[in-house]
Amino acid sequence: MISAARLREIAFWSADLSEQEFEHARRGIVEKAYGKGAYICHRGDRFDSWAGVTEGLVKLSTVSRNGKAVTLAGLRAGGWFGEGTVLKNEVRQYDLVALRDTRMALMDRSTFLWLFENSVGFNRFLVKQFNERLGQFIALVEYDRMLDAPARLARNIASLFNPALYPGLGMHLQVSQEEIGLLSGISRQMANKSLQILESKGLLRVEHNGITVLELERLARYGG
DNA sequence: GCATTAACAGCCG
DNA sequence: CGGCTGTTAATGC
Repeated sequence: MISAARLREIAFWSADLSEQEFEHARRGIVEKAYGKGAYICHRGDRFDSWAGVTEGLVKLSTVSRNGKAVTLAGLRAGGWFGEGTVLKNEVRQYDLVALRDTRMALMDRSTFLWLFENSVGFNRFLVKQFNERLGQFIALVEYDRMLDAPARLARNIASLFNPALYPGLGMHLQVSQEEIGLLSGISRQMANKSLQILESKGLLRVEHNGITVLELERLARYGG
């Protein structure tokens, strides 16, 4: 169980809960730390929690039939995921990797289901979340073949700044070029070049161990 | 050829 | 000093 203040801090959706719902959520959540490079879960594992990243950076990836690693999504602090798997009571369809030292908030399945059954606010949040993710995965379809490295990088970064998934977090993100490369499925060197290209177009600003997005809309559409 | 890995100097915190 | 960045050279598909 975590404190009320902590829940407010790590879960933007908690603002939409009633007092009773909030209390229920609080009692069903624990926080856990993962070291850099650690697997939070493997594909095929049972991982019966709905999860939020409270600190760090997480990669959701899987391996295609021909053995190629594919990143499905990157998640930064503030992001929540796994609602589909928990609702369906399935094993995970992908690997979860901590790209740096990371902390996760884990909500147990029964608490999640209780909120799903009882909270209108929580369901509004879930629908919005499903909607945004659907958009992300539709973009993934064209992503693989049709886009070059800078465009893939641009879309990956844009998804980390999705205002529905990460409300109120601002336009700056502390992230290394290597981490962005890992999320985008390209090398650090390519990430470096791609970032410079995007910066030259005025879409973002490259900083030491970080980026600031200047034109989110254009970034999300870059190359498409 | 193009992207990836390797290697390294310079810079930043 | 340790980690990140920007570049070049070698290597691989």
